[in-house]
Amino acid sequence: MANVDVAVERLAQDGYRITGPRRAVLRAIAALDGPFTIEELTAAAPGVGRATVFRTVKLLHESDVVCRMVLEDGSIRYELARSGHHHHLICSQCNRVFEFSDPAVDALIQENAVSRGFRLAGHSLELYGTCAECASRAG
Amino acid sequence: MANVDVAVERLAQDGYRITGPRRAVLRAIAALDGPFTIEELTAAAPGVGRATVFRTVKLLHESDVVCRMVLEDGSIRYELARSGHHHHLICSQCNRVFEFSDPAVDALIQENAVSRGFRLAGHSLELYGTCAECASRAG
DNA sequence: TTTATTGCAAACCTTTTGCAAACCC
DNA sequence: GGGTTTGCAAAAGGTTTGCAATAAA
Repeated sequence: MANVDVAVERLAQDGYRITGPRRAVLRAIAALDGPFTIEELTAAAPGVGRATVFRTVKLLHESDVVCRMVLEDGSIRYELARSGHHHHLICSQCNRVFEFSDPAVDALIQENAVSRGFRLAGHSLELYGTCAECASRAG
Repeated sequence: MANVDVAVERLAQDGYRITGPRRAVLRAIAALDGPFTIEELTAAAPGVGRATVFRTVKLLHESDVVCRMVLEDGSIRYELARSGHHHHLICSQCNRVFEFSDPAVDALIQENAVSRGFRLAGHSLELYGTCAECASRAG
């Protein structure tokens, strides 16, 4: 998986060692192919200790290899940050997460921050609702 | 505090009983006058058991009396939902939270959802950065 | 070789739950 | 009076940490 290689390279550049467990976690993330919990990731990376999964995900998050999202119920999920900055559409029915990005939204956000003298470092935007598929199925 | 009365009324309308501990929690929230953690709220409502504070805040959240926000480090804070729907500017330096609302942002968000066949139920937008005061002080 | 990393288990912290007593309506 | 709510203490999650052994550079 190209994603894995890119991530490995980024870690190496940040001065981290490329270890077996870290490779395994990255491969598991790529294989999961979507948002995951630590729980799921641990299950998908057999042989890697739970603590190491936590440590690796924290490290990947700090290196911007994965991003974190908060679901409506407050639970945390992570996801491979494949497409740079983006936002999430989270379906409350099927729990799938769709990404989107919109420069116009980002610009407006920036504008709001600046007009209040706020120096913006980042932002998170999560939309909750029902995806097209679930909406058509459930009414 | 008028806010307390409004909240009491909302709870009563939802069929909940207005008890001493619930009043005490609401008074504490009003007194804190800003975002708070469960920890802080428990300290501000002496005599009320921790479990009751948790239960009351959950209930207030479901009744839209308080709203929840997630800080950049993943920690949770609550806040009296005084001004209807709004977003947050969270200062990473002093941890203060500023509210703002912008119909243009909301409209764009709605548009993004609709154009993807998504039925929007809600959204959360948090901006992280440095507030004007901290920026001028720290450079 | 040297230092970072791992795994395990224990510690931690936050939140939830069971249940008898207390309380509101 | 009768169903809710409370407080306590215990349990349950989820995450972090100490440390000796291991592996990367």
